[in-house]
Amino acid sequence: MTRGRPKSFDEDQVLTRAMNVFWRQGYEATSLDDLTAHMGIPRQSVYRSFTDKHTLFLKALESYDRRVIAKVLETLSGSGSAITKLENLFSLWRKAAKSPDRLGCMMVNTQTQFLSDAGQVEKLVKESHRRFLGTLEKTIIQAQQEGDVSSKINPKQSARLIFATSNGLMAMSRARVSNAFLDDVIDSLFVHLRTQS
Amino acid sequence: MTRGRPKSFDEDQVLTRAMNVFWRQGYEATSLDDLTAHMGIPRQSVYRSFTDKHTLFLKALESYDRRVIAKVLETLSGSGSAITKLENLFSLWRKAAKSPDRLGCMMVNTQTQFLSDAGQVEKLVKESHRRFLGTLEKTIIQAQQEGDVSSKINPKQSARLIFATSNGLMAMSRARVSNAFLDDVIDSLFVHLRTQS
DNA sequence: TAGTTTTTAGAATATAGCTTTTAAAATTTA
DNA sequence: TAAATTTTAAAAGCTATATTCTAAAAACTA
Repeated sequence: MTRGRPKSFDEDQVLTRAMNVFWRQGYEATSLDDLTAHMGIPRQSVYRSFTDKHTLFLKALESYDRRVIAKVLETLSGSGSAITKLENLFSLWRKAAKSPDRLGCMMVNTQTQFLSDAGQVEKLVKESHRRFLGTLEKTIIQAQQEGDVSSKINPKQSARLIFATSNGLMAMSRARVSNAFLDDVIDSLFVHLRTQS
Repeated sequence: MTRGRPKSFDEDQVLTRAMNVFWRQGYEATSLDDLTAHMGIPRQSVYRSFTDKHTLFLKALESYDRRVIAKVLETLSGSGSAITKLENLFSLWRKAAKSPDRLGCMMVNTQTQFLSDAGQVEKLVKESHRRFLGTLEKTIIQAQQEGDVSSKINPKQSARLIFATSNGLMAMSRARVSNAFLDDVIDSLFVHLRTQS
């Protein structure tokens, strides 16, 4: 069976580039010219590989979940004390929020954007929430078992607070508030976990 | 001096309507047809009264700050104990987040949107932050003086945590998470203020 | 090398969007 | 009523955008 000329680009690599443009500008504000320019491939290749703009966005968001968020969640996996892993997660958020680009979080940005066909996007967002909250809750329970977090804390509720606050942190980062602000918020999350309620 | 035909609509009223469309859909996803339809005035009147789409958005955001956010901040003014006023604020956030529309907060939505000419918008957003955080901090200090909040809490830091978390709450509301989730987050803010750290 | 398939490049299409123009209608003041 | 001015309504202009088409170039398999 003949195969013909192979494509000259790595599909995952150009998808990552598309992800970065959408992350920065959002869906509507990103044109196909923006995309082809940053992806470095001809217009026709975009359509052949990713069907259309909407599908490309969906795949880019998937890629964000699979790459960026998964990497964040890795801080909570593996061995080590749970409280240390949580502190690593907070440090990572701190660094991300204070990075010069101030892109925030693509998932948070997407949540606050209007998408006329929101069905698949909403499903993906909720799935990402579910995974993050579940992992967070499990780690808090582990930290309680290890005696580093008060057993009086409700793990699910605490996970929800921490997650919602991280969402706000990313929204504030995008608004280019001071680093001191972002530090204070993260510091408060540390205190929350360390405090007996 | 002759005056000519007067305009047949109330400028503040149609601006409020424009605000609601932008609030729901964001800047880019809102067309001038959307705007004229919801404002109920002809296209030409939009341009005569509000210059262009970008200026209209800016005035709509101003209107949001002046009407919606100011109303929220009113809960922290007037007489009454500070802790009660804070609880009223939280209740208001709880209700807003759980309202069926799930519009979130227009200011938060705007923060996470890309606006090529972001200068004036960013200025307005930051001014709104400044006012909210200042009021929040003053109220926390008052609550400390009244013995309802531990003096060990840093008022500025606490205001920042509460504000960032409310931003996250609105982002999550927009993502249509469960009411239980939103309740848990607000409950945690109550606990935060009531807890000795 | 020949044949085949795919990629590429650029033009073409069609639509949607923001803004401006034009002329008629409305309503004020004198 | 007459003059002046503003509003309205519809059309036109122009740009930007998403998508498709066409033909040539590239690179694979046999």
